[in-house]
Amino acid sequence: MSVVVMQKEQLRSVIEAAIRAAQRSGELELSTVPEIGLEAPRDAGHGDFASNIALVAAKMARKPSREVAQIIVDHLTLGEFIQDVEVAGPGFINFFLSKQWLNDTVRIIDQQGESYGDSQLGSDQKILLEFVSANPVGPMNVVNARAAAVGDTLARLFRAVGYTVGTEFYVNDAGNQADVFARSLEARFQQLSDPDYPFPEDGYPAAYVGDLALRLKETHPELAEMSLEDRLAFCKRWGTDQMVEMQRNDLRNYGVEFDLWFRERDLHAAGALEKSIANLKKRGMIFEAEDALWFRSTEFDDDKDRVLVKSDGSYTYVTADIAYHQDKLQRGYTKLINIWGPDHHGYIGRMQAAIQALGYSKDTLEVLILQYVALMRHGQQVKMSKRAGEFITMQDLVEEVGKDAARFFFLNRSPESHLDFDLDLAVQQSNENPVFYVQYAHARISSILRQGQEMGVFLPRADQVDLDLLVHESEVALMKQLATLPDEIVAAALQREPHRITRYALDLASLFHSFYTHCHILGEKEELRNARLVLAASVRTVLRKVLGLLGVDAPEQM
RNA sequence: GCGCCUGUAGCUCAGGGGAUAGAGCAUCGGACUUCUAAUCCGAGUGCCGCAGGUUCGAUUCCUGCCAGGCGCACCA
Repeated sequence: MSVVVMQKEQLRSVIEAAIRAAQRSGELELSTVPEIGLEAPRDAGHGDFASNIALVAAKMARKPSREVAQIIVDHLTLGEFIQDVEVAGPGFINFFLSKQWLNDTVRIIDQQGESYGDSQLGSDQKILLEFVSANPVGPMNVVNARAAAVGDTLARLFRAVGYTVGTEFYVNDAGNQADVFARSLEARFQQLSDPDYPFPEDGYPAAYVGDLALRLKETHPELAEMSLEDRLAFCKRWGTDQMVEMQRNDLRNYGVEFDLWFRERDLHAAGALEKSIANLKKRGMIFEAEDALWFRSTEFDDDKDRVLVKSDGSYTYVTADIAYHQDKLQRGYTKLINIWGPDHHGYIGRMQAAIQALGYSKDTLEVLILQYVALMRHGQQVKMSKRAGEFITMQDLVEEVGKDAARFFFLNRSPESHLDFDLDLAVQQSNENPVFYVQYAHARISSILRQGQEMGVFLPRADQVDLDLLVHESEVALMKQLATLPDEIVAAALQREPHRITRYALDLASLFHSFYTHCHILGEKEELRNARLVLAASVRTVLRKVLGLLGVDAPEQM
């Protein structure tokens, strides 16, 4: 349990005791004791924690809220940990605590290191997080990059709160687009020996297909002798494999590695689609109409029923997806989370219908929809056109601004917000660039510790220093921020809001920079110096922790 | 027409049933003989899109409307 939660629990029991005492004395008439709300006020002048209990209880008590607050305060038994209490505003009760809990926080960080903030809340869940899943027919785009950052950090957050997590990239290597891609590659291959060989009308004109054809010619010249059918099949398999490798490599450079790259073609080969259909049929969810086989998804609130087998006998995309999700569940996952782009939101209904049709509850599948990314350069939106080949890929972006800036910028916005990505800002090495701001705080602390060592001053353990010496406003604010990390991690994980962590990192860095300006460390007398060294070190530990969650490097110097 | 997301300071965005609505940037003014000035300190800025409703209290929740972005295939 986090120190913050412990403080709240303690305060809650103190408040509850006061209410009961007031009830016994007849000053407060309440049929039940309402939920006692406690929060850390934004304004430090409002204490460490504030309760709105008097405002909530005022109506039931038939007394003005300020009066209720005063009655509760009069019956409070102040232990050692509460230094002061006040009634404020419309009836808030503000608690000012002794800073023991903040000292405890620093000691805990020293003990736990970068596992500080981890918990075991989610130990009973086994989550499968699927994200990116870009088609293996070309380079990834910037929404894929956003999805990769969000998905990867969510996975790290889930692990931090104790979930068992598997991350997967679903490779759609058996569908229509893979066929179009195979035909494009085959045509480019043939054109190397016969320039007049026709290129498919709907083919991919981009240059990378031609490059790929060149490599194909070098490594597999025997292809020229095969039948068209065999050649296409080879192009499909070999070509998508090449694309997968490229994507895997791009993602690795971006700090994202998946536990599993799941191939759609494996589902087909294993007969999984037929099995899923049979399963649905058994449950009475299938009907035939217009020469096609349909899934009665309207049974589960979908807008319309969906075709699984087209009139030409081929499968639709949903069919493979149903089989894939069934496979996930059969592997023992209790919660499936997919991160999709905004163009797929209309797809949620049919997949949740499928999950229910297979006998699972609707919320077994949770879909997070990301919104679009607009790249901004010189204050103007960068226009992209696939057709004209003007297209900034994920790799282009990472090469231009670096992994750290790209990830941080994507994670610095709530996932459902439309994102303006300022390319000029992302490459700036200045205070305007938030990722540098945070990294600089880490480098500064590292530098202090380094210089300390050079002059023979070593970092003491937290329990060897007098943390009560840390009383400066900026020190106390810093310690409070450190104390909130465990709760922030839990909130970010449970609410799927990784941007809470970038925010936290920025706030922590800001508080550190302020502390740094106001409080010197190495030049101070030994006792104070040591206490501040421990504080600075704990800030560094926490910065490492949060940057690690974000997948951003924590440089020792800049 | 139906659905999803968004609408908060000049700009980019947080926040969220409660106490004077926040941050960064931009603007203006300060701070380096001292551990990295890639920093800090200070100043101004708001019909929280509009209109109703619920509530002791709404910028936050609900409904309707307006505006912007994006979807609505026997494509993926």
